[in-house]
Amino acid sequence: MTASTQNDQSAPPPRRSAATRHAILAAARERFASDGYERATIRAIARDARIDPSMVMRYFGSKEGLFAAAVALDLRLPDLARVPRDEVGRALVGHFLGLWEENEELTAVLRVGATNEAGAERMRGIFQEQLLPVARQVCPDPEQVPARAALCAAQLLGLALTRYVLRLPPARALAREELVAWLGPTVQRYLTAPSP
Amino acid sequence: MTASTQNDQSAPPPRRSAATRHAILAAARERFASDGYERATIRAIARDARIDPSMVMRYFGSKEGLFAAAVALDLRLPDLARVPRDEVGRALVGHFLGLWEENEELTAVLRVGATNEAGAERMRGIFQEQLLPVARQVCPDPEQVPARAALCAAQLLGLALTRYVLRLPPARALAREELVAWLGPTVQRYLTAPSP
DNA sequence: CTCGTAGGTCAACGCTTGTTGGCAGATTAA
DNA sequence: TTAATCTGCCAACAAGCGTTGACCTACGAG
Repeated sequence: MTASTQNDQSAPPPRRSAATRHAILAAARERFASDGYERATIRAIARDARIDPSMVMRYFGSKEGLFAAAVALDLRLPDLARVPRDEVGRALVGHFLGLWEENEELTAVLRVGATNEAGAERMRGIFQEQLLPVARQVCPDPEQVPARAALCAAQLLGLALTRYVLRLPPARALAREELVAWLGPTVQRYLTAPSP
Repeated sequence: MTASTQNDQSAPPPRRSAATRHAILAAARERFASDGYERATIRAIARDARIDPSMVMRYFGSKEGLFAAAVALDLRLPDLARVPRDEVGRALVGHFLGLWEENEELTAVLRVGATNEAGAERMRGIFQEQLLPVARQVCPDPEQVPARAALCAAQLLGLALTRYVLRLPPARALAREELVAWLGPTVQRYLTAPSP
Protein backbone atom coordinates (compact mmCIF):
# COMPACT_ATOMS: atom_id res chain seq x y z
CA MET A 1 0.00 0.00 0.00
CA THR A 2 2.52 2.62 1.16
CA ALA A 3 5.78 1.81 -0.57
CA SER A 4 6.99 -0.44 -3.33
CA THR A 5 9.89 -2.85 -3.15
CA GLN A 6 11.53 -1.68 -6.35
CA ASN A 7 11.83 2.09 -6.23
CA ASP A 8 15.22 2.20 -7.96
CA GLN A 9 14.07 4.69 -10.51
CA SER A 10 16.33 7.67 -10.06
CA ALA A 11 18.21 7.20 -6.78
CA PRO A 12 21.24 5.05 -7.61
CA PRO A 13 22.39 4.32 -4.01
CA PRO A 14 20.73 0.94 -3.45
CA ARG A 15 19.29 1.12 0.00
CA ARG A 16 20.93 -1.25 2.40
CA SER A 17 17.48 -2.18 3.60
CA ALA A 18 16.61 -4.07 0.43
CA ALA A 19 18.74 -6.99 1.55
CA THR A 20 17.08 -6.99 4.94
CA ARG A 21 13.61 -6.87 3.45
CA HIS A 22 14.46 -9.82 1.28
CA ALA A 23 15.89 -11.78 4.20
CA ILE A 24 12.77 -11.14 6.26
CA LEU A 25 10.47 -12.18 3.43
CA ALA A 26 12.43 -15.36 2.76
CA ALA A 27 12.39 -16.32 6.41
CA ALA A 28 8.70 -15.49 6.66
CA ARG A 29 7.80 -17.66 3.68
CA GLU A 30 9.67 -20.57 5.18
CA ARG A 31 8.09 -20.22 8.59
CA PHE A 32 4.57 -19.66 7.33
CA ALA A 33 4.92 -22.66 5.03
CA SER A 34 6.17 -25.04 7.68
CA ASP A 35 4.36 -23.78 10.78
CA GLY A 36 1.18 -22.08 9.66
CA TYR A 37 0.10 -18.61 10.68
CA GLU A 38 -0.18 -18.85 14.44
CA ARG A 39 2.98 -20.82 15.15
CA ALA A 40 5.10 -18.79 12.75
CA THR A 41 6.06 -16.12 15.27
CA ILE A 42 7.55 -12.78 14.35
CA ARG A 43 10.32 -13.46 16.81
CA ALA A 44 11.25 -16.71 15.09
CA ILE A 45 11.15 -15.10 11.66
CA ALA A 46 13.34 -12.25 12.89
CA ARG A 47 15.77 -14.74 14.39
CA ASP A 48 16.03 -16.56 11.07
CA ALA A 49 16.64 -13.28 9.28
CA ARG A 50 19.20 -12.29 11.93
CA ILE A 51 17.56 -9.01 12.81
CA ASP A 52 15.47 -7.61 15.63
CA PRO A 53 11.75 -8.40 15.79
CA SER A 54 10.96 -4.71 15.82
CA MET A 55 12.41 -4.37 12.32
CA VAL A 56 9.69 -6.64 11.02
CA MET A 57 7.14 -4.23 12.38
CA ARG A 58 8.93 -1.24 10.90
CA TYR A 59 9.06 -2.81 7.47
CA PHE A 60 5.68 -4.47 7.29
CA GLY A 61 3.55 -2.81 9.95
CA SER A 62 2.11 -5.94 11.47
CA LYS A 63 2.14 -9.70 11.25
CA GLU A 64 -0.74 -9.62 8.81
CA GLY A 65 1.11 -7.13 6.66
CA LEU A 66 4.13 -9.38 6.66
CA PHE A 67 2.07 -12.35 5.58
CA ALA A 68 0.45 -10.35 2.81
CA ALA A 69 3.85 -9.23 1.55
CA ALA A 70 5.46 -12.65 1.88
CA VAL A 71 3.10 -14.86 -0.08
CA ALA A 72 2.45 -14.43 -3.75
CA LEU A 73 -1.02 -14.73 -5.12
CA ASP A 74 -0.19 -15.14 -8.75
CA LEU A 75 -0.68 -18.67 -10.05
CA ARG A 76 0.57 -17.59 -13.48
CA LEU A 77 -1.96 -19.90 -15.05
CA PRO A 78 -1.30 -20.64 -18.73
CA ASP A 79 -3.54 -19.34 -21.46
CA LEU A 80 -5.60 -22.43 -22.16
CA ALA A 81 -6.64 -21.09 -25.54
CA ARG A 82 -3.15 -21.93 -26.75
CA VAL A 83 -3.31 -25.49 -25.47
CA PRO A 84 -4.83 -28.32 -27.51
CA ARG A 85 -8.36 -28.89 -26.32
CA ASP A 86 -7.72 -32.38 -25.04
CA GLU A 87 -4.51 -31.46 -23.27
CA VAL A 88 -5.81 -28.82 -20.86
CA GLY A 89 -6.12 -31.28 -17.98
CA ARG A 90 -2.56 -32.48 -18.24
CA ALA A 91 -1.33 -28.94 -18.78
CA LEU A 92 -3.04 -27.68 -15.64
CA VAL A 93 -1.82 -30.53 -13.46
CA GLY A 94 1.73 -30.12 -14.74
CA HIS A 95 1.64 -26.38 -14.18
CA PHE A 96 0.34 -26.77 -10.64
CA LEU A 97 2.98 -29.32 -9.75
CA GLY A 98 5.69 -26.97 -10.98
CA LEU A 99 4.20 -24.14 -9.00
CA TRP A 100 4.15 -26.09 -5.76
CA GLU A 101 7.68 -27.37 -6.12
CA GLU A 102 9.36 -24.16 -7.16
CA ASN A 103 8.95 -22.46 -3.80
CA GLU A 104 7.09 -22.67 -0.55
CA GLU A 105 4.66 -19.86 -1.01
CA LEU A 106 1.72 -22.01 -2.02
CA THR A 107 2.30 -24.35 0.89
CA ALA A 108 2.18 -21.30 3.13
CA VAL A 109 -1.09 -20.07 1.64
CA LEU A 110 -2.69 -23.48 1.98
CA ARG A 111 -1.53 -24.03 5.56
CA VAL A 112 -2.70 -20.61 6.61
CA GLY A 113 -5.94 -20.94 4.68
CA ALA A 114 -6.73 -24.11 6.58
CA THR A 115 -6.59 -22.47 10.01
CA ASN A 116 -7.10 -18.80 9.51
CA GLU A 117 -10.35 -17.29 8.27
CA ALA A 118 -8.50 -14.43 6.61
CA GLY A 119 -6.32 -17.00 4.88
CA ALA A 120 -9.37 -18.90 3.70
CA GLU A 121 -10.83 -15.71 2.32
CA ARG A 122 -7.61 -15.14 0.43
CA MET A 123 -7.82 -18.59 -1.12
CA ARG A 124 -11.40 -17.98 -2.15
CA GLY A 125 -10.14 -14.83 -3.86
CA ILE A 126 -7.45 -16.73 -5.74
CA PHE A 127 -10.05 -19.23 -6.87
CA GLN A 128 -12.44 -16.58 -8.05
CA GLU A 129 -9.97 -14.29 -9.77
CA GLN A 130 -7.55 -16.76 -11.26
CA LEU A 131 -9.00 -20.24 -11.64
CA LEU A 132 -12.52 -19.23 -12.64
CA PRO A 133 -11.46 -17.15 -15.68
CA VAL A 134 -9.26 -19.95 -16.95
CA ALA A 135 -12.04 -22.47 -16.54
CA ARG A 136 -14.32 -20.17 -18.46
CA GLN A 137 -12.04 -20.54 -21.47
CA VAL A 138 -12.64 -24.25 -21.82
CA CYS A 139 -15.97 -25.03 -20.19
CA PRO A 140 -18.80 -25.67 -22.61
CA ASP A 141 -21.66 -24.32 -20.51
CA PRO A 142 -20.93 -20.94 -18.83
CA GLU A 143 -23.41 -21.73 -16.11
CA GLN A 144 -21.40 -24.75 -15.01
CA VAL A 145 -18.09 -22.93 -14.81
CA PRO A 146 -18.02 -22.38 -11.01
CA ALA A 147 -18.95 -25.95 -10.20
CA ARG A 148 -16.44 -27.41 -12.64
CA ALA A 149 -13.69 -25.10 -11.45
CA ALA A 150 -14.46 -26.09 -7.87
CA LEU A 151 -14.09 -29.76 -8.78
CA CYS A 152 -10.69 -29.01 -10.29
CA ALA A 153 -9.68 -27.04 -7.22
CA ALA A 154 -10.70 -29.97 -5.02
CA GLN A 155 -8.56 -32.38 -7.00
CA LEU A 156 -5.54 -30.09 -7.28
CA LEU A 157 -5.62 -28.81 -3.71
CA GLY A 158 -6.17 -32.36 -2.49
CA LEU A 159 -3.00 -33.39 -4.25
CA ALA A 160 -1.11 -30.49 -2.70
CA LEU A 161 -2.54 -31.28 0.72
CA THR A 162 -1.56 -34.93 0.73
CA ARG A 163 1.78 -34.41 -0.99
CA TYR A 164 3.15 -31.19 0.49
CA VAL A 165 1.28 -30.60 3.75
CA LEU A 166 0.34 -33.97 5.20
CA ARG A 167 3.23 -35.59 3.36
CA LEU A 168 1.62 -38.97 2.84
CA PRO A 169 4.52 -41.18 1.78
CA PRO A 170 2.73 -42.74 -1.24
CA ALA A 171 1.70 -39.29 -2.43
CA ARG A 172 5.31 -38.18 -2.25
CA ALA A 173 6.58 -41.30 -3.97
CA LEU A 174 4.59 -40.73 -7.15
CA ALA A 175 6.65 -39.16 -9.90
CA ARG A 176 5.59 -36.01 -11.64
CA GLU A 177 4.74 -37.81 -14.88
CA GLU A 178 2.69 -40.40 -13.02
CA LEU A 179 0.69 -37.70 -11.31
CA VAL A 180 0.07 -35.91 -14.59
CA ALA A 181 -1.03 -39.19 -16.17
CA TRP A 182 -3.40 -40.00 -13.32
CA LEU A 183 -4.85 -36.57 -12.55
CA GLY A 184 -4.74 -35.07 -16.02
CA PRO A 185 -7.75 -37.03 -17.31
CA THR A 186 -9.64 -36.24 -14.12
CA VAL A 187 -9.20 -32.49 -14.49
CA GLN A 188 -9.89 -32.80 -18.19
CA ARG A 189 -13.18 -34.51 -17.46
CA TYR A 190 -14.18 -32.00 -14.77
CA LEU A 191 -13.61 -29.15 -17.20
CA THR A 192 -14.82 -30.43 -20.53
CA ALA A 193 -16.84 -33.64 -20.24
CA PRO A 194 -20.63 -33.46 -20.34
CA SER A 195 -22.36 -33.45 -16.97
CA PRO A 196 -22.72 -36.96 -15.57
CA MET B 1 -5.30 -44.53 27.78
CA THR B 2 -6.21 -44.52 31.45
CA ALA B 3 -10.00 -44.67 31.60
CA SER B 4 -12.84 -45.25 29.22
CA THR B 5 -15.84 -43.04 28.73
CA GLN B 6 -18.33 -45.84 29.11
CA ASN B 7 -17.43 -47.79 32.23
CA ASP B 8 -21.03 -48.60 33.18
CA GLN B 9 -20.26 -52.25 33.65
CA SER B 10 -20.94 -52.97 37.31
CA ALA B 11 -20.99 -49.66 39.18
CA PRO B 12 -24.55 -48.38 38.81
CA PRO B 13 -24.04 -44.90 40.33
CA PRO B 14 -23.43 -42.82 37.23
CA ARG B 15 -20.75 -40.35 38.21
CA ARG B 16 -21.80 -36.77 37.88
CA SER B 17 -18.55 -36.13 36.06
CA ALA B 18 -19.67 -38.04 33.00
CA ALA B 19 -21.85 -35.15 31.92
CA THR B 20 -18.98 -32.73 32.38
CA ARG B 21 -16.63 -34.93 30.38
CA HIS B 22 -19.15 -35.05 27.60
CA ALA B 23 -19.65 -31.29 27.65
CA ILE B 24 -15.92 -30.70 27.49
CA LEU B 25 -15.47 -33.11 24.60
CA ALA B 26 -18.34 -31.59 22.66
CA ALA B 27 -17.00 -28.09 23.12
CA ALA B 28 -13.50 -29.24 22.23
CA ARG B 29 -14.66 -30.87 19.00
CA GLU B 30 -16.42 -27.69 17.98
CA ARG B 31 -13.48 -25.45 18.77
CA PHE B 32 -10.86 -27.68 17.20
CA ALA B 33 -13.00 -27.98 14.07
CA SER B 34 -13.58 -24.29 13.62
CA ASP B 35 -10.33 -22.82 14.94
CA GLY B 36 -7.61 -25.44 14.50
CA TYR B 37 -5.29 -26.63 17.22
CA GLU B 38 -3.44 -23.47 18.20
CA ARG B 39 -6.37 -21.07 18.26
CA ALA B 40 -8.67 -23.49 20.05
CA THR B 41 -7.67 -22.48 23.56
CA ILE B 42 -8.40 -24.50 26.64
CA ARG B 43 -9.93 -21.42 28.18
CA ALA B 44 -12.37 -21.00 25.31
CA ILE B 45 -13.31 -24.68 25.41
CA ALA B 46 -13.87 -24.50 29.16
CA ARG B 47 -15.99 -21.40 28.73
CA ASP B 48 -18.15 -23.18 26.15
CA ALA B 49 -18.54 -26.13 28.49
CA ARG B 50 -19.30 -23.79 31.40
CA ILE B 51 -16.59 -25.10 33.68
CA ASP B 52 -13.20 -24.00 34.90
CA PRO B 53 -10.16 -24.43 32.62
CA SER B 54 -8.43 -26.43 35.32
CA MET B 55 -11.09 -29.11 35.02
CA VAL B 56 -9.98 -29.78 31.48
CA MET B 57 -6.52 -30.51 32.77
CA ARG B 58 -7.84 -32.78 35.52
CA TYR B 59 -9.91 -34.79 33.09
CA PHE B 60 -7.55 -34.99 30.14
CA GLY B 61 -4.11 -34.18 31.46
CA SER B 62 -3.09 -31.72 28.78
CA LYS B 63 -4.28 -30.03 25.64
CA GLU B 64 -2.84 -32.84 23.55
CA GLY B 65 -4.68 -35.38 25.67
CA LEU B 66 -7.89 -33.48 25.19
CA PHE B 67 -7.45 -33.44 21.43
CA ALA B 68 -6.71 -37.14 21.36
CA ALA B 69 -9.84 -37.84 23.38
CA ALA B 70 -12.04 -35.46 21.42
CA VAL B 71 -11.54 -36.57 17.84
CA ALA B 72 -12.52 -39.97 16.58
CA LEU B 73 -10.27 -41.85 14.23
CA ASP B 74 -12.71 -44.40 12.99
CA LEU B 75 -13.84 -43.81 9.41
CA ARG B 76 -16.14 -46.86 9.60
CA LEU B 77 -15.32 -47.63 5.99
CA PRO B 78 -17.72 -50.08 4.35
CA ASP B 79 -16.68 -53.58 3.41
CA LEU B 80 -16.07 -53.12 -0.29
CA ALA B 81 -16.32 -56.87 -0.89
CA ARG B 82 -20.07 -56.49 -0.44
CA VAL B 83 -20.33 -53.68 -2.98
CA PRO B 84 -20.70 -54.29 -6.72
CA ARG B 85 -17.31 -53.98 -8.33
CA ASP B 86 -18.23 -50.98 -10.42
CA GLU B 87 -19.92 -49.15 -7.58
CA VAL B 88 -17.03 -48.86 -5.14
CA GLY B 89 -16.14 -45.35 -6.25
CA ARG B 90 -19.61 -44.00 -5.74
CA ALA B 91 -19.96 -45.91 -2.48
CA LEU B 92 -16.75 -44.42 -1.08
CA VAL B 93 -17.59 -40.87 -2.07
CA GLY B 94 -21.07 -41.17 -0.60
CA HIS B 95 -19.74 -42.66 2.61
CA PHE B 96 -17.16 -39.90 3.00
CA LEU B 97 -19.69 -37.18 2.41
CA GLY B 98 -21.92 -38.64 5.10
CA LEU B 99 -19.00 -38.87 7.47
CA TRP B 100 -18.05 -35.24 7.02
CA GLU B 101 -21.56 -33.95 7.44
CA GLU B 102 -22.60 -35.98 10.43
CA ASN B 103 -20.27 -34.23 12.85
CA GLU B 104 -17.31 -31.94 13.03
CA GLU B 105 -14.66 -34.40 14.08
CA LEU B 106 -13.19 -34.90 10.64
CA THR B 107 -13.03 -31.19 10.03
CA ALA B 108 -11.11 -30.92 13.28
CA VAL B 109 -8.64 -33.64 12.28
CA LEU B 110 -8.07 -32.06 8.89
CA ARG B 111 -7.62 -28.54 10.24
CA VAL B 112 -5.22 -29.72 12.89
CA GLY B 113 -3.39 -32.02 10.50
CA ALA B 114 -2.73 -29.07 8.22
CA THR B 115 -0.89 -27.03 10.86
CA ASN B 116 0.33 -29.43 13.48
CA GLU B 117 2.95 -32.07 12.80
CA ALA B 118 1.40 -34.41 15.38
CA GLY B 119 -1.93 -33.93 13.63
CA ALA B 120 -0.36 -34.75 10.28
CA GLU B 121 1.13 -37.91 11.75
CA ARG B 122 -2.30 -38.87 12.96
CA MET B 123 -3.75 -38.44 9.49
CA ARG B 124 -0.99 -40.57 8.03
CA GLY B 125 -1.96 -43.23 10.54
CA ILE B 126 -5.61 -43.09 9.52
CA PHE B 127 -4.59 -43.44 5.89
CA GLN B 128 -2.35 -46.39 6.58
CA GLU B 129 -4.62 -48.30 8.92
CA GLN B 130 -8.01 -47.60 7.46
CA LEU B 131 -7.86 -46.54 3.82
CA LEU B 132 -5.06 -48.82 2.71
CA PRO B 133 -6.76 -52.08 3.79
CA VAL B 134 -9.95 -51.11 2.01
CA ALA B 135 -8.07 -50.21 -1.14
CA ARG B 136 -6.38 -53.59 -0.99
CA GLN B 137 -9.77 -55.23 -1.35
CA VAL B 138 -10.40 -53.78 -4.78
CA CYS B 139 -7.05 -52.97 -6.32
CA PRO B 140 -5.88 -55.39 -8.99
CA ASP B 141 -2.13 -55.11 -8.40
CA PRO B 142 -1.11 -55.26 -4.70
CA GLU B 143 2.01 -53.31 -5.47
CA GLN B 144 -0.01 -50.34 -6.65
CA VAL B 145 -2.27 -50.21 -3.62
CA PRO B 146 -0.48 -47.37 -1.76
CA ALA B 147 -0.29 -45.13 -4.80
CA ARG B 148 -3.91 -45.72 -5.76
CA ALA B 149 -5.10 -45.18 -2.20
CA ALA B 150 -3.12 -41.95 -2.06
CA LEU B 151 -4.82 -40.72 -5.23
CA CYS B 152 -8.20 -41.43 -3.64
CA ALA B 153 -7.16 -39.65 -0.49
CA ALA B 154 -6.09 -36.64 -2.52
CA GLN B 155 -9.46 -36.45 -4.25
CA LEU B 156 -11.55 -37.03 -1.13
CA LEU B 157 -9.54 -34.78 1.16
CA GLY B 158 -9.48 -32.13 -1.54
CA LEU B 159 -13.24 -32.20 -1.60
CA ALA B 160 -13.37 -31.89 2.18
CA LEU B 161 -10.85 -29.08 2.13
CA THR B 162 -12.65 -26.96 -0.42
CA ARG B 163 -16.14 -27.72 0.86
CA TYR B 164 -15.79 -27.78 4.64
CA VAL B 165 -12.57 -25.92 5.48
CA LEU B 166 -12.02 -23.28 2.82
CA ARG B 167 -15.76 -23.17 2.12
CA LEU B 168 -15.52 -22.31 -1.55
CA PRO B 169 -19.07 -21.29 -2.45
CA PRO B 170 -19.30 -23.44 -5.61
CA ALA B 171 -18.03 -26.45 -3.67
CA ARG B 172 -20.73 -25.89 -1.09
CA ALA B 173 -23.41 -25.38 -3.68
CA LEU B 174 -22.98 -28.79 -5.26
CA ALA B 175 -25.55 -31.29 -4.05
CA ARG B 176 -24.58 -34.60 -2.57
CA GLU B 177 -25.77 -36.56 -5.60
CA GLU B 178 -23.90 -34.28 -7.96
CA LEU B 179 -20.70 -34.79 -6.03
CA VAL B 180 -21.16 -38.54 -6.04
CA ALA B 181 -21.81 -38.46 -9.78
CA TRP B 182 -18.72 -36.36 -10.47
CA LEU B 183 -16.22 -37.87 -8.02
CA GLY B 184 -17.47 -41.45 -8.03
CA PRO B 185 -15.99 -42.31 -11.43
CA THR B 186 -12.73 -40.61 -10.47
CA VAL B 187 -12.28 -42.70 -7.34
CA GLN B 188 -13.43 -45.75 -9.24
CA ARG B 189 -10.74 -45.17 -11.84
CA TYR B 190 -8.02 -44.52 -9.27
CA LEU B 191 -8.83 -47.80 -7.55
CA THR B 192 -9.62 -50.20 -10.35
CA ALA B 193 -8.64 -48.88 -13.76
CA PRO B 194 -5.40 -50.07 -15.36
CA SER B 195 -2.42 -47.77 -14.91
CA PRO B 196 -2.43 -44.94 -17.44
C1' DC C 1 32.23 19.99 10.31
C1' DT C 2 27.51 19.58 11.14
C1' DC C 3 23.28 17.58 10.89
C1' DG C 4 19.24 15.03 9.38
C1' DT C 5 18.01 10.67 8.45
C1' DA C 6 17.95 5.72 7.49
C1' DG C 7 19.06 1.16 9.56
C1' DG C 8 19.21 -1.25 13.58
C1' DT C 9 19.27 -2.73 18.75
C1' DC C 10 17.30 -2.89 23.47
C1' DA C 11 14.10 -3.11 26.93
C1' DA C 12 9.79 -3.05 28.05
C1' DC C 13 4.40 -2.90 27.72
C1' DG C 14 0.04 -5.45 28.17
C1' DC C 15 -1.97 -9.55 27.10
C1' DT C 16 -2.88 -14.50 26.43
C1' DT C 17 -1.41 -19.09 26.79
C1' DG C 18 -1.02 -23.94 29.15
C1' DT C 19 -0.61 -25.50 33.52
C1' DT C 20 -0.52 -25.98 38.78
C1' DG C 21 -1.83 -26.18 43.69
C1' DG C 22 -4.83 -24.92 47.31
C1' DC C 23 -9.35 -24.64 49.04
C1' DA C 24 -14.53 -25.18 49.34
C1' DG C 25 -18.93 -27.85 48.95
C1' DA C 26 -21.22 -31.95 47.82
C1' DT C 27 -21.70 -36.82 48.03
C1' DT C 28 -20.87 -41.28 49.74
C1' DA C 29 -19.15 -44.94 53.25
C1' DA C 30 -18.49 -46.48 57.76
C1' DT D 1 -21.71 -38.38 62.91
C1' DT D 2 -17.47 -38.58 61.05
C1' DA D 3 -14.22 -39.41 57.52
C1' DA D 4 -13.01 -39.88 52.84
C1' DT D 5 -13.67 -39.06 48.25
C1' DC D 6 -15.44 -36.54 44.32
C1' DT D 7 -16.37 -32.33 41.68
C1' DG D 8 -15.41 -27.88 41.09
C1' DC D 9 -13.64 -22.84 41.47
C1' DC D 10 -10.08 -19.43 42.30
C1' DA D 11 -5.74 -17.34 41.99
C1' DA D 12 -1.54 -17.60 40.43
C1' DC D 13 2.76 -19.13 37.81
C1' DA D 14 6.21 -18.77 33.98
C1' DA D 15 6.52 -18.33 29.33
C1' DG D 16 5.55 -16.56 25.00
C1' DC D 17 3.07 -13.45 22.03
C1' DG D 18 2.58 -8.90 18.94
C1' DT D 19 3.76 -4.43 19.41
C1' DT D 20 5.91 0.12 20.92
C1' DG D 21 9.10 3.82 21.75
C1' DA D 22 13.52 5.41 23.25
C1' DC D 23 18.10 5.23 21.99
C1' DC D 24 22.42 4.35 19.33
C1' DT D 25 25.36 4.41 15.03
C1' DA D 26 26.82 5.30 10.47
C1' DC D 27 26.87 8.24 6.59
C1' DG D 28 25.91 11.25 2.71
C1' DA D 29 24.43 16.16 1.77
C1' DG D 30 24.93 20.97 2.88
